[in-house]
Amino acid sequence: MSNIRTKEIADIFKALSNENRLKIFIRLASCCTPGTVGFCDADATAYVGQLGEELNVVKSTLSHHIKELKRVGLIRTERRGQKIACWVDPHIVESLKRFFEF
Amino acid sequence: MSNIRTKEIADIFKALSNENRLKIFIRLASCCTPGTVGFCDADATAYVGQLGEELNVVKSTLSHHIKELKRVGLIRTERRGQKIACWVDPHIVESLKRFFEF
DNA sequence: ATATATGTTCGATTGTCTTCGAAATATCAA
DNA sequence: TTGATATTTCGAAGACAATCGAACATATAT
Repeated sequence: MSNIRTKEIADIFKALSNENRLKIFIRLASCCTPGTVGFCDADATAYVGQLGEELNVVKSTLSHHIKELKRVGLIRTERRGQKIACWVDPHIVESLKRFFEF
Repeated sequence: MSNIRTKEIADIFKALSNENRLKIFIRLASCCTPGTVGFCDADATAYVGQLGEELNVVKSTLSHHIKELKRVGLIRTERRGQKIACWVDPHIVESLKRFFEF
Protein backbone atom coordinates (compact mmCIF):
# COMPACT_ATOMS: atom_id res chain seq x y z
CA MET A 1 0.00 0.00 0.00
CA SER A 2 1.63 3.22 -1.14
CA ASN A 3 2.47 5.84 1.43
CA ILE A 4 1.49 8.76 -0.73
CA ARG A 5 -2.08 7.63 -0.97
CA THR A 6 -2.91 7.03 2.66
CA LYS A 7 -4.28 10.54 3.08
CA GLU A 8 -6.47 10.09 0.05
CA ILE A 9 -7.79 6.75 1.27
CA ALA A 10 -8.35 8.08 4.78
CA ASP A 11 -10.38 10.87 3.20
CA ILE A 12 -12.61 8.40 1.43
CA PHE A 13 -13.25 6.57 4.69
CA LYS A 14 -13.92 9.90 6.37
CA ALA A 15 -16.62 10.57 3.82
CA LEU A 16 -18.24 7.26 4.74
CA SER A 17 -17.78 7.78 8.47
CA ASN A 18 -20.78 10.06 8.82
CA GLU A 19 -23.98 8.09 9.17
CA ASN A 20 -25.99 10.35 6.90
CA ARG A 21 -23.37 10.27 4.19
CA LEU A 22 -23.09 6.51 4.54
CA LYS A 23 -26.85 6.18 4.06
CA ILE A 24 -26.71 8.35 0.97
CA PHE A 25 -23.93 6.19 -0.39
CA ILE A 26 -25.75 2.96 0.35
CA ARG A 27 -28.90 4.19 -1.35
CA LEU A 28 -27.02 5.31 -4.39
CA ALA A 29 -25.08 2.07 -4.43
CA SER A 30 -28.29 0.08 -4.51
CA CYS A 31 -29.33 2.09 -7.55
CA CYS A 32 -26.23 0.95 -9.32
CA THR A 33 -27.12 -2.69 -9.23
CA PRO A 34 -28.72 -3.54 -12.54
CA GLY A 35 -32.20 -4.84 -11.81
CA THR A 36 -32.67 -2.90 -8.62
CA VAL A 37 -35.93 -1.07 -8.44
CA GLY A 38 -36.40 1.85 -6.15
CA PHE A 39 -36.55 5.56 -6.09
CA CYS A 40 -34.03 5.72 -8.89
CA ASP A 41 -34.15 6.60 -12.50
CA ALA A 42 -33.90 4.02 -15.24
CA ASP A 43 -30.25 4.98 -15.60
CA ALA A 44 -29.37 4.20 -12.01
CA THR A 45 -29.27 7.69 -10.58
CA ALA A 46 -31.17 9.49 -7.86
CA TYR A 47 -31.82 13.17 -7.45
CA VAL A 48 -30.50 15.16 -4.55
CA GLY A 49 -33.94 16.03 -3.29
CA GLN A 50 -35.03 12.39 -3.16
CA LEU A 51 -32.00 11.46 -1.15
CA GLY A 52 -32.88 13.94 1.55
CA GLU A 53 -36.45 12.79 1.94
CA GLU A 54 -35.80 9.92 4.33
CA LEU A 55 -32.75 11.36 5.91
CA ASN A 56 -34.26 14.00 8.14
CA VAL A 57 -31.73 16.62 7.29
CA VAL A 58 -32.40 20.02 5.84
CA LYS A 59 -31.45 20.66 2.27
CA SER A 60 -28.34 22.66 3.08
CA THR A 61 -26.97 19.80 5.16
CA LEU A 62 -27.78 17.32 2.45
CA SER A 63 -26.07 19.46 -0.14
CA HIS A 64 -23.01 19.65 2.05
CA HIS A 65 -22.85 15.86 2.36
CA ILE A 66 -23.29 15.31 -1.35
CA LYS A 67 -20.47 17.74 -1.97
CA GLU A 68 -18.22 15.81 0.39
CA LEU A 69 -18.98 12.44 -1.20
CA LYS A 70 -18.24 14.04 -4.53
CA ARG A 71 -15.01 15.64 -3.36
CA VAL A 72 -13.47 12.28 -2.48
CA GLY A 73 -14.72 10.72 -5.69
CA LEU A 74 -17.31 8.32 -4.31
CA ILE A 75 -20.16 9.78 -6.30
CA ARG A 76 -20.65 11.80 -9.43
CA THR A 77 -23.33 14.32 -10.23
CA GLU A 78 -24.83 15.99 -13.26
CA ARG A 79 -27.45 18.66 -13.66
CA ARG A 80 -30.65 17.60 -15.42
CA GLY A 81 -32.90 20.54 -15.69
CA GLN A 82 -33.75 21.82 -12.24
CA LYS A 83 -32.48 18.72 -10.55
CA ILE A 84 -29.07 17.25 -9.88
CA ALA A 85 -28.64 13.56 -10.61
CA CYS A 86 -26.23 11.50 -8.45
CA TRP A 87 -24.67 8.11 -8.83
CA VAL A 88 -21.88 6.07 -7.32
CA ASP A 89 -18.64 5.88 -9.25
CA PRO A 90 -18.04 2.16 -9.75
CA HIS A 91 -14.28 2.59 -10.19
CA ILE A 92 -13.65 3.85 -6.72
CA VAL A 93 -15.81 1.13 -5.25
CA GLU A 94 -13.67 -1.39 -7.08
CA SER A 95 -10.56 0.15 -5.54
CA LEU A 96 -12.04 -0.01 -2.08
CA LYS A 97 -12.93 -3.63 -2.51
CA ARG A 98 -9.36 -4.30 -3.52
CA PHE A 99 -8.10 -2.33 -0.56
CA PHE A 100 -9.50 -5.00 1.72
CA GLU A 101 -7.97 -7.81 -0.23
CA PHE A 102 -4.65 -8.80 1.24
CA MET B 1 -28.13 -3.18 3.81
CA SER B 2 -29.76 -3.16 7.21
CA ASN B 3 -30.69 0.12 8.80
CA ILE B 4 -29.70 -0.92 12.26
CA ARG B 5 -26.14 -1.47 11.33
CA THR B 6 -25.35 1.75 9.52
CA LYS B 7 -24.08 3.37 12.70
CA GLU B 8 -21.82 0.41 13.33
CA ILE B 9 -20.44 0.48 9.80
CA ALA B 10 -19.97 4.23 9.89
CA ASP B 11 -17.99 3.74 13.08
CA ILE B 12 -15.65 1.31 11.39
CA PHE B 13 -15.03 3.78 8.60
CA LYS B 14 -14.49 6.49 11.18
CA ALA B 15 -11.75 4.39 12.71
CA LEU B 16 -10.07 4.19 9.33
CA SER B 17 -10.59 7.86 8.55
CA ASN B 18 -7.67 9.02 10.64
CA GLU B 19 -4.43 8.78 8.72
CA ASN B 20 -2.43 7.45 11.65
CA ARG B 21 -4.99 4.78 12.42
CA LEU B 22 -5.19 3.87 8.76
CA LYS B 23 -1.42 3.40 8.68
CA ILE B 24 -1.56 1.20 11.75
CA PHE B 25 -4.26 -0.87 10.14
CA ILE B 26 -2.37 -1.22 6.87
CA ARG B 27 0.77 -2.32 8.64
CA LEU B 28 -1.09 -4.87 10.68
CA ALA B 29 -2.95 -6.03 7.60
CA SER B 30 0.30 -6.66 5.78
CA CYS B 31 1.35 -8.86 8.69
CA CYS B 32 -1.69 -10.97 8.13
CA THR B 33 -0.71 -12.08 4.67
CA PRO B 34 0.97 -15.43 4.98
CA GLY B 35 4.43 -15.11 3.54
CA THR B 36 4.79 -11.42 4.26
CA VAL B 37 8.01 -10.55 5.99
CA GLY B 38 8.32 -7.44 8.03
CA PHE B 39 8.46 -6.17 11.53
CA CYS B 40 5.97 -8.78 12.62
CA ASP B 41 6.14 -11.88 14.68
CA ALA B 42 5.97 -15.33 13.15
CA ASP B 43 2.33 -15.44 14.16
CA ALA B 44 1.39 -12.33 12.21
CA THR B 45 1.20 -9.85 15.01
CA ALA B 46 3.00 -6.61 15.83
CA TYR B 47 3.56 -4.99 19.17
CA VAL B 48 2.12 -1.63 20.04
CA GLY B 49 5.51 -0.02 20.46
CA GLN B 50 6.66 -1.11 17.01
CA LEU B 51 3.59 0.38 15.44
CA GLY B 52 4.41 3.80 16.84
CA GLU B 53 7.97 3.84 15.64
CA GLU B 54 7.34 5.27 12.19
CA LEU B 55 4.24 7.17 13.09
CA ASN B 56 5.59 10.21 14.87
CA VAL B 57 3.09 10.15 17.64
CA VAL B 58 3.72 9.84 21.35
CA LYS B 59 2.79 6.63 23.06
CA SER B 60 -0.38 8.00 24.63
CA THR B 61 -1.70 9.00 21.22
CA LEU B 62 -0.76 5.65 19.78
CA SER B 63 -2.49 3.88 22.61
CA HIS B 64 -5.59 5.93 21.99
CA HIS B 65 -5.64 4.94 18.32
CA ILE B 66 -5.11 1.26 19.05
CA LYS B 67 -7.99 1.43 21.48
CA GLU B 68 -10.24 2.95 18.83
CA LEU B 69 -9.35 0.34 16.20
CA LYS B 70 -10.08 -2.28 18.80
CA ARG B 71 -13.36 -0.72 19.84
CA VAL B 72 -14.83 -1.05 16.37
CA GLY B 73 -13.48 -4.57 16.00
CA LEU B 74 -10.86 -4.01 13.35
CA ILE B 75 -8.02 -5.32 15.43
CA ARG B 76 -7.52 -7.58 18.40
CA THR B 77 -4.87 -7.42 21.09
CA GLU B 78 -3.35 -9.65 23.71
CA ARG B 79 -0.76 -9.07 26.38
CA ARG B 80 2.47 -11.04 25.98
CA GLY B 81 4.72 -10.24 28.88
CA GLN B 82 5.50 -6.56 28.90
CA LYS B 83 4.23 -6.04 25.41
CA ILE B 84 0.81 -5.98 23.80
CA ALA B 85 0.45 -7.90 20.57
CA CYS B 86 -1.94 -6.64 17.87
CA TRP B 87 -3.42 -8.16 14.77
CA VAL B 88 -6.19 -7.50 12.29
CA ASP B 89 -9.39 -9.46 12.72
CA PRO B 90 -9.88 -11.19 9.37
CA HIS B 91 -13.64 -11.55 9.85
CA ILE B 92 -14.36 -7.87 9.87
CA VAL B 93 -12.16 -7.35 6.84
CA GLU B 94 -14.20 -9.97 5.05
CA SER B 95 -17.38 -8.07 5.93
CA LEU B 96 -15.95 -4.83 4.64
CA LYS B 97 -14.96 -6.42 1.40
CA ARG B 98 -18.50 -7.69 1.05
CA PHE B 99 -19.85 -4.26 1.88
CA PHE B 100 -18.44 -2.98 -1.37
CA GLU B 101 -19.88 -5.80 -3.39
CA PHE B 102 -23.21 -4.82 -4.83
C1' DA C 1 12.75 -3.89 47.01
C1' DT C 2 14.07 -1.07 43.08
C1' DA C 3 14.80 -0.05 38.43
C1' DT C 4 13.65 -0.43 33.65
C1' DA C 5 10.52 -1.21 29.79
C1' DT C 6 6.01 -1.10 27.80
C1' DG C 7 1.39 0.61 27.70
C1' DT C 8 -2.78 3.02 29.52
C1' DT C 9 -5.55 6.71 31.58
C1' DC C 10 -6.55 11.47 32.48
C1' DG C 11 -7.22 16.33 31.63
C1' DA C 12 -6.36 20.18 28.74
C1' DT C 13 -5.96 22.35 24.36
C1' DT C 14 -6.61 23.05 19.74
C1' DG C 15 -8.65 22.05 15.62
C1' DT C 16 -12.24 19.90 12.73
C1' DC C 17 -17.11 18.34 11.67
C1' DT C 18 -22.11 18.56 11.71
C1' DT C 19 -25.90 20.92 11.52
C1' DC C 20 -28.90 24.72 10.90
C1' DG C 21 -31.35 28.92 8.84
C1' DA C 22 -31.06 32.67 5.68
C1' DA C 23 -29.79 34.36 1.47
C1' DA C 24 -28.20 33.44 -3.18
C1' DT C 25 -28.27 30.98 -7.66
C1' DA C 26 -30.14 28.20 -11.47
C1' DT C 27 -33.79 26.29 -14.22
C1' DC C 28 -38.26 26.00 -15.91
C1' DA C 29 -43.10 27.48 -16.91
C1' DA C 30 -46.68 30.77 -17.55
C1' DT D 1 -40.86 39.15 -16.12
C1' DT D 2 -42.68 36.88 -12.32
C1' DG D 3 -43.18 32.81 -9.68
C1' DA D 4 -42.20 28.22 -8.39
C1' DT D 5 -38.94 24.47 -7.70
C1' DA D 6 -34.37 22.63 -6.75
C1' DT D 7 -30.06 23.14 -4.98
C1' DT D 8 -25.81 25.69 -3.21
C1' DT D 9 -23.25 28.95 -0.45
C1' DC D 10 -22.38 31.32 3.77
C1' DG D 11 -21.84 32.13 8.62
C1' DA D 12 -22.61 30.67 13.26
C1' DA D 13 -23.30 27.30 17.13
C1' DG D 14 -22.36 23.33 19.36
C1' DA D 15 -20.47 18.67 19.34
C1' DC D 16 -16.67 15.81 18.59
C1' DA D 17 -11.79 14.23 17.70
C1' DA D 18 -6.54 14.41 17.75
C1' DT D 19 -2.82 15.29 20.18
C1' DC D 20 0.16 16.06 24.06
C1' DG D 21 2.47 15.59 28.76
C1' DA D 22 2.08 13.83 33.33
C1' DA D 23 0.83 10.36 36.25
C1' DC D 24 -0.40 5.58 36.84
C1' DA D 25 -0.17 0.42 35.95
C1' DT D 26 1.95 -3.93 34.85
C1' DA D 27 5.69 -7.05 33.88
C1' DT D 28 10.42 -8.42 34.11
C1' DA D 29 15.08 -8.44 35.80
C1' DT D 30 18.55 -7.63 39.29
